Amino acid sequence: MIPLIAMETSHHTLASNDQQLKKIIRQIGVKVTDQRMAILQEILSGSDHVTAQEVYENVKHKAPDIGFATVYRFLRTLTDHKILSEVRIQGLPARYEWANKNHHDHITCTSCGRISEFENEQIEILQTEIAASLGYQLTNHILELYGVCSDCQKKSGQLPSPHRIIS
Amino acid sequence: MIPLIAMETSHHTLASNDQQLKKIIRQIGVKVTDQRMAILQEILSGSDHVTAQEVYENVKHKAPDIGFATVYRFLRTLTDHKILSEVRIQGLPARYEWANKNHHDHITCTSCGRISEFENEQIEILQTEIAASLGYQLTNHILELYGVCSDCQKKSGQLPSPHRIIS
DNA sequence: AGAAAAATGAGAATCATTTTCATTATCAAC
DNA sequence: GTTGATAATGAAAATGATTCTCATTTTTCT
Repeated sequence: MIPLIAMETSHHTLASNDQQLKKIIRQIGVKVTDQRMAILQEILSGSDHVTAQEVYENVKHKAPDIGFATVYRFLRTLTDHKILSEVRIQGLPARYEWANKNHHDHITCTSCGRISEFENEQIEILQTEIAASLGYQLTNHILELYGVCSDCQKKSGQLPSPHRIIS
Repeated sequence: MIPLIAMETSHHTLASNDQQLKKIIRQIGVKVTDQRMAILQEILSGSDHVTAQEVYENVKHKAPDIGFATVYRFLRTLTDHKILSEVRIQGLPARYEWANKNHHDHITCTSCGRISEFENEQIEILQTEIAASLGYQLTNHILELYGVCSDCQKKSGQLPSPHRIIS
């Protein structure tokens, strides 16, 4: 579980957790609905780097009547308000993660699809310098590395990769 | 015009240019067709970083009967054979460029859409080191910077941006 | 020229995402 | 607590990029 914003009480009951989520929703100036609560709850407790479809399917277990339009809509709202950030890898569906983590980038295993995160200040500095040298004021960047993770390196020579990132 | 592969003759006539293109097509083991010639010609002489739609529209002027399936198909074939490489920026349509250029990355102006290229060996080295430290063997990467170009910085304070990269 | 194999184009299919719009839920004011 | 203006929802249609299907046409080899 990812600490979303600093907890106000030292004991996190389910109720206080709900209050947290409501606070986020109100913060962005929209109404609190069961669907929005469910979506936030899912992203909070589920795994990181989920797609809209994954959120939709997971939430549907708890609230079968939710529509995917609602999920897409709210994920968009959350990214617009910097609560979440979108990670777009190649032409694949967008994945979402909490935006209030430290800045970091991703490395994806081209064999098993596993995603690891890393931070590197040196690279950040270089990027700003490069942008400046071309006359640009840097506002954002995407750095996605692709490689073969240690597990898959060991497995190499066995069956062909089950997943291909780049079709 | 981008030098595609080293010219064999010192004077590039239209005919020898055609021969060049044919050679590329045959190299990848497919038949030479008017459509494929037109597509290659267009990419060779047109601007860099084109989308499949742009290639399709431009080629259609010369060869009105071409279908977009053919364009997409051949662009895919060319990227599969490393003649072209695909640049995917956010969720936008893929753009294509010659793969035999030196490796480089892109910086996109979020205001006017202008794309500049750069190379930085330091960043390449850091990427490999980071990947290794996480147990990955690096095979590929995407580095896309976003910022405001010098022209648009000057223009700031005027009209709102005509283009938005991220809708 | 003739035949086998590959390539084409039109349109349908797909996939992720967004929009539309009629119905339903929320919340601030009574 | 009821009410009502307003926003949110879900179903389905729309969109945009890309891929696939398949009947017809080209290419290339002989």
